[in-house]
Amino acid sequence: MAKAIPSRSENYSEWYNELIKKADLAENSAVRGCMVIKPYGFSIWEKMQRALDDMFKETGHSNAYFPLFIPKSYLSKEASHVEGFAKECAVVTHYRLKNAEDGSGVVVDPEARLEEELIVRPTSETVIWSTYKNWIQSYRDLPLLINQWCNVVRWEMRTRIFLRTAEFLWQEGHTAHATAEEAMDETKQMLEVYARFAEEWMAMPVIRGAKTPNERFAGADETLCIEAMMQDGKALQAGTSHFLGQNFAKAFDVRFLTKDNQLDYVWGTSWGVSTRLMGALIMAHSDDDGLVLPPKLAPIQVVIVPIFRNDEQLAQLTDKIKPLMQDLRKAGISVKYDNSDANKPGWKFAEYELRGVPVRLAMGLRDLENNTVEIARRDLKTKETVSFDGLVDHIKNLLDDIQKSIYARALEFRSQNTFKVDTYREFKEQIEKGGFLLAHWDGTSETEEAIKEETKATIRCIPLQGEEEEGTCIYSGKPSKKRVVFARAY
RNA sequence: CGGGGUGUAGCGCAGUCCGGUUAGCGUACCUGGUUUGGGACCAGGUGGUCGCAGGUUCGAAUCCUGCCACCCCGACCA
Repeated sequence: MAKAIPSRSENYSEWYNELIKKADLAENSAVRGCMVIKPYGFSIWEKMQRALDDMFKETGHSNAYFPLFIPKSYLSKEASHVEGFAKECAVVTHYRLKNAEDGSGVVVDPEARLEEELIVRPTSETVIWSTYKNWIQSYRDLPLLINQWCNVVRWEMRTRIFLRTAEFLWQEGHTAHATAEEAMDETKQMLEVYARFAEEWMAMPVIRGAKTPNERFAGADETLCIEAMMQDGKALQAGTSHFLGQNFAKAFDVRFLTKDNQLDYVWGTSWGVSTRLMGALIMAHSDDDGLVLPPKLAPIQVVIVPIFRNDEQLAQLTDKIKPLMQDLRKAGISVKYDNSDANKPGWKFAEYELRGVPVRLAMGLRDLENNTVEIARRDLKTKETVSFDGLVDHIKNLLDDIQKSIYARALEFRSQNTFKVDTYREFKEQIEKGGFLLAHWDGTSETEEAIKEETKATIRCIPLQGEEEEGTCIYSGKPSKKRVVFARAY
């Protein structure tokens, strides 16, 4: 069999890039750092959107839309926020083109300079809070629970398709609350939504944690995150939820009257996940034969490949398969029947494996005689011949099993690659091999920076569920009460 | 933004050092036939501004200059 993509062990990043191309997920565009998401890739993103959006609605949020352009002056209102984003903002300076005098094409019309330059949103806190100022007067207007699905632009130096692109798609939730406690509860609640989505839909185990001040979102008092481990042992931040305190309320003067008629600033949160999740999904499960998708997010859950010699045989098979397809669809299973004669069965098998279709049925005349079908699962690459009767239930169970099984496999991989280390020497040795290192840290930025400088590992998070444990910092020897998660990260 | 590499048909590549007929191979695609339970075979055919823009030359994929894109490694970041 011809090898479609490089293996993970040969060259992990090339494997990742080739997989994305060959599985028809996305491609690079004419603009540096921007990607074209192809129909197959986009339909996975749509499934993610649907699941997340339902969860946002269940927790009381509504969708809205805020503009792409932000007046430059807005960005300078919250000091640490500007500092965090200033270096990666795209700026609109003109609003008109004209034909070049020498006929060489169009040029920017120098006459058409904008009074105030516009920033292409890197995130929408500033426009949204300037709007919330008008929406919020009293405690009766709170909580305000809004989400938007949109694109944002961050002018990154070095891009990688899905993981870090100059333009990406995401959702950003922005909420306002009467009390700090309520805002903090919201921050935690949305982190839990993300964690549940990652585990139940993406079949990707995550660590829930808090960021250190160094790694925190610019403008937040606290950033919570979910961190996942990729198959090369590197960490990937898959979602963040921020407690904004009153920072943006103060910057944009968003105040409300309390029940006892006092004027107070509101408390804010923001939270987001992006098309980066596509990268996470790919790197969490896929193998050297291509994509491996969890059934819950697979655009096609079952593909049926007929094996035939002529039109008459195909017609016979189709007669048998059509009712099966109807039954599968009735059971809520998405199914594709590939009856084209452009390619041989073997070609189709390889192609659907590349695209990560969880279950494949193959059916030929032999099966027709025996009332059987060959059923293959993508994750384990095993196949068996089963009876045609009761097939829908069998497939239903199989899909559930695949969903659970790839989660279990990812969890197993993570525990195999998570290590408690107690000395800096051990730390430096282990970090070269990848994985998560659980180590004591003295809580200072200096230590964090020094370790990053020397080992390229960062503190991914301070785990929320981690148990208290007396120890000493691996770097400074100072006392510590809890282990934190170190790793090299995407 | 620094260091290295690559850009030639949809995809993967040879040719570039040392300039010279009509730019080649594999694959994909089209037509016909034989095939079809793990990426089929035979025959014929379509498809190229050789990344872009200048320059040198009788002549440029090949030499020179500038630019662009992508990949790998750094700095920065989700």
